[in-house]
Amino acid sequence: MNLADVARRAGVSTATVSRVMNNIGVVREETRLRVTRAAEELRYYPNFHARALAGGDSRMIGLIVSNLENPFFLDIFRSLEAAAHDADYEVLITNTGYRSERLHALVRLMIGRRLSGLAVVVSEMDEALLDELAHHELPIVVYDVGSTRRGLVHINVDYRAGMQRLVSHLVELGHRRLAFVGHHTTLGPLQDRKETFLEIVRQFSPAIEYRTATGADGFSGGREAVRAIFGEGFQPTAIVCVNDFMAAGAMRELRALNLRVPEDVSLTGFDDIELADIISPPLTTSHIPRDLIGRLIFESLTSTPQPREILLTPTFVPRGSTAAILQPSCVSS
Amino acid sequence: MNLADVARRAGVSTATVSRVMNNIGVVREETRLRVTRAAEELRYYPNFHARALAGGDSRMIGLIVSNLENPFFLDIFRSLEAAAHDADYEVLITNTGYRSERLHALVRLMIGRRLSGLAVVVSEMDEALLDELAHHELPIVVYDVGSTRRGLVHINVDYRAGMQRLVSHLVELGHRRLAFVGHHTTLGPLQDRKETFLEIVRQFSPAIEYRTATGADGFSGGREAVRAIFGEGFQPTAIVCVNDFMAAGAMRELRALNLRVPEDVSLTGFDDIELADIISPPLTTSHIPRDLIGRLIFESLTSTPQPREILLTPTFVPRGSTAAILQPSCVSS
DNA sequence: TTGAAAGCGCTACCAG
DNA sequence: CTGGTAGCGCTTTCAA
Repeated sequence: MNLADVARRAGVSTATVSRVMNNIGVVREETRLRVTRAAEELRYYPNFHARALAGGDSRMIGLIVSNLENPFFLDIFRSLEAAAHDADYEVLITNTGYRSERLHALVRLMIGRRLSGLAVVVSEMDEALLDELAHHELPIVVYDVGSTRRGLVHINVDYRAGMQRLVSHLVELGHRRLAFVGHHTTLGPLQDRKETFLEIVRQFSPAIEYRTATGADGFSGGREAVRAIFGEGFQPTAIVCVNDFMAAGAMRELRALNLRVPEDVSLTGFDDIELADIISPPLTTSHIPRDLIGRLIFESLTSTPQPREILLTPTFVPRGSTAAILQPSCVSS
Repeated sequence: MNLADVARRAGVSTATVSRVMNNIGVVREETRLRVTRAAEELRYYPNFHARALAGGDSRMIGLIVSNLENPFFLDIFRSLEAAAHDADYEVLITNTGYRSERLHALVRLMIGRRLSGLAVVVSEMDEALLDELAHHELPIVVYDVGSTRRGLVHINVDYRAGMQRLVSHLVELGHRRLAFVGHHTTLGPLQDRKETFLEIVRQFSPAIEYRTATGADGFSGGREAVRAIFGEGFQPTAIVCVNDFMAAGAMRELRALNLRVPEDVSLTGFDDIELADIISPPLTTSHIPRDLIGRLIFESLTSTPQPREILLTPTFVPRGSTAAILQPSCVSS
């Protein structure tokens, strides 16, 4: 069931069928009708591979993310997809699960597909792969990746600023025993959040005590990290989480430990995903503009020339999960 | 940068390069080495489209879902992907957003890709499309779709049973004023949940009062539906939600209305997504085995012959969001 | 063990 | 306005 079959049935050439199928060039109305009818009768579906092979442009944009379950990535996908559809592109989304070998395989697969553009929004990028990407003619944009490369568009977020705001918020509320809940992933700018936390907190040392713990990106990772912190006897009055997704798990575990948020422990996240405002209490966090990111990705991929590097600033979003520390004097009195 | 380039550089024919790239046939070790080296030096990436065109099988499975944001669908994807990867398949996931025209476009796109199999896990399927799907040689499995078709594998869940369990649970707890929060989507078996709710509740009529409301699948849809119910002056003591995702939003709105769960209002969901046990209080729900579904999809798509229709039964999962009704006498005394 | 060449289904260009 | 046809890059016989 191919172009030739349709052509034969309609009594025209394959060239004409191609014109009709693509709404390209001029075709007499009657001929067009005959062709469309033949195509329908034969239940003809154009072969995408042949089309891409012959034509060149696949009008597809690839998106590689670390963790589809984390709504943060999904939000970027949605925004990118919306922009893409408006311009008659499709977007192909894939997921590495933070596994480096998957990332390599997916990059290979994506490039093999001859896409119109590729967006890599992952935390596990390594320098070698970055070099390799930079060597391609295919337009590529990377999010949240350390060192810049010519030929690549970089979109980054100023995590330091966001983190700083969050931690000073807690310090101002009187918190002196803090904990940080991070990713297992130790690569790339995700570490920025942790390192910024450590930097600030150490400035106040030894007035401020702190601990860190890690878990997989997800609810259960957040829970485990919190369990680890309290399991070792440390009793923070505030916990800073690397993102909202893990913070939701952390909050759940605090409840399991019979600790109230924010009365006993304050909690912060990062990203400002929709869930942050659904859980109870709603999460104090730092907003990253995913909508904007998705749109910027699309623009960078399709229009040229583009800026080499884009830096976005997160916004502080105070909600109910943080509160001033209850002075021991108040409690014991 | 293609096969011919590599062949030239390695001083062999394209046929040999092809053999090396696919680990197929016999090639002298020395030749193989020369070819792989040439491919690396040239940063050669095989063109997927050409390969699919020439070879036939793309070793790709397509998955079309209604709403990627709903973790229910994502869980199926993960499970399907795991099974697929084990057998060296990739899975292509796409999202309709409950829009029927997107579904049609995506089916077209998927079939045009000459996939090895297609899974359609949507609620907005219509009979015409179902007929069309049934006419393809491509293996297809559909989830949660009403009338069966020969040539298609159907995977269904006994929603009636799940719903019945949930509602009788509430009735046994003494609830007599119930509300149902459903989808905008009125198509297909999602209605099963609502209709089953209505059936049961009407059996008790007029002892039991009820109302229904709808919203989009998501947190905000759940919130709006709850707002609508109370906005009209109806004061249910229990709310049954079509799924957990919306139930999480519903719970959030109840809190905004200063109603406690479960003390003032009991709440149930459906699906048993991970989030159901993260929100506070954790959600009483009905478990649908997504892991099993993903695996069944893969098996149905790749092995043959398969059963025509598979029916799964959900499991009742009682948690903290439901409780016995507080008798007015108790409250006022 | 390797090479030559015939497609796979479609687009795009050049004629008519 | 329509047809003929040369590729696109790869796999796969069939010979050598």
